[in-house]
Amino acid sequence: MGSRERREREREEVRSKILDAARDLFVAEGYEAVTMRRIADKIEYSPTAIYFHFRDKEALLKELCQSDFLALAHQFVAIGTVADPIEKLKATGKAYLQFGLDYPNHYRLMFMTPHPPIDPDEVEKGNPEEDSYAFLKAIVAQALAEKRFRPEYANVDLLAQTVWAGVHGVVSLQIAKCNDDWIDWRSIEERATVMLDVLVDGLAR
Amino acid sequence: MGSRERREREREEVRSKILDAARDLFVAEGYEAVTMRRIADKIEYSPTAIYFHFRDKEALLKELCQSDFLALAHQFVAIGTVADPIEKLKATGKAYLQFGLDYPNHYRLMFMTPHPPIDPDEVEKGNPEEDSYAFLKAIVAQALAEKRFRPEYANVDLLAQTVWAGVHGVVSLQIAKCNDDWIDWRSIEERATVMLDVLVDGLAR
DNA sequence: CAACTTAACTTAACCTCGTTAAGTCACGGA
DNA sequence: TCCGTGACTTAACGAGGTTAAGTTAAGTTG
Repeated sequence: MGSRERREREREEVRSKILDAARDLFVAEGYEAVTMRRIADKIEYSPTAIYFHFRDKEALLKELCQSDFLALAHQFVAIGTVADPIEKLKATGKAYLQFGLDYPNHYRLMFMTPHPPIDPDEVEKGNPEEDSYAFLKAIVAQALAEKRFRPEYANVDLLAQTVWAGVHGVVSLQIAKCNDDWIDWRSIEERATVMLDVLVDGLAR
Repeated sequence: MGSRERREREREEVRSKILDAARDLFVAEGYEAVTMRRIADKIEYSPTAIYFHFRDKEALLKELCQSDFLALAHQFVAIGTVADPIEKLKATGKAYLQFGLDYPNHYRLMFMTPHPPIDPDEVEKGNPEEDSYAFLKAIVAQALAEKRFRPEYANVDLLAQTVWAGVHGVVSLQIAKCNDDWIDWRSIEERATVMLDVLVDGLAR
């Protein structure tokens, strides 16, 4: 008589209400500035209700991060059409940059904040973060197969990590330091373009 | 008759005791994990005594950060002997990397954490952070003067910011993500070397 | 020298926050 | 009808940043 299913559906509904509220607040103000009480207020439940659905504040964060990694991977999918691996690498970098600029608070939690190491149990194949990294690696592998990189750079991980670090450097400095007035920042677009051009073309032959 | 000076000296002594204790704890455990009460315990004062010397916890942090920027600038001084600007740029990058690896908790606060914009009043010329950035810019300017860079990259700030972002990307990913087991990290030395080689040589003609 | 002021604290407390303990209450099944 | 369980709520704890209200010792003034 479907009542069990209805209960489950209702439970799931509250759960995603919590997630949505938390996401909104985290995005707007950052993890530390948001309190469980305000998340609860926003959905008109008591603070303790959240604990019925999530173990603690960090569990909320982790769940959001995971879907953010998925969102990032989705942004990458649109790039699938670019054939040339070098151009594809640059386009991926641009998409990554855009993601960081669109969701700086997410980005901070995903890539700029140390987290306790994850339980190996929870890390399964196909998990969102690895998907994004695997996406990057696939492009690099393709470029390697087509002998587009200089022969001294033949390691997929090394190449992927270098490109990643370069773009991440631009994005994360922007997020952390965009208010430092005494540095004459060039525009973020220019910085990103130069980084990608120099790095990718420098790796290529 | 010197009693005023003695008082001032004593005051300064307590002040730096607080700073030293805070530094030790911050370095060992990170800003958020350290409480005012534990800093106070360590120097055998009451927690409120700290507030007589610093406005709040963040003021402590800010003061420490400022002397850390100075420390970073000091690390750079040792590089002054390298004559070739391209090599000097790489050596500066290596020193920056080393600083980040030696003091990851400092590094996080200095370069990975957004801070409220600083009062223009407090920003005076010769301030430590600008010194480090100015150091970098001076090398870039020297290389530019010697026409060592490709003609399309002629802006000092842009070049400095690109090199900075590259090394920062390597350092900060290391600090934030070194526990992510599913990424097959290449060694930090290798990643840093490739980044600097590709970036600096790529910018050079 | 005695009264007063002030600098440098301390003790007690406030308030916010994450989290938990102990109900409460409606609903579905025996 | 009564029971039990799932989905909450209210109350409270304990930690942490910070503040209010003393306290005390040194220095200053009449």
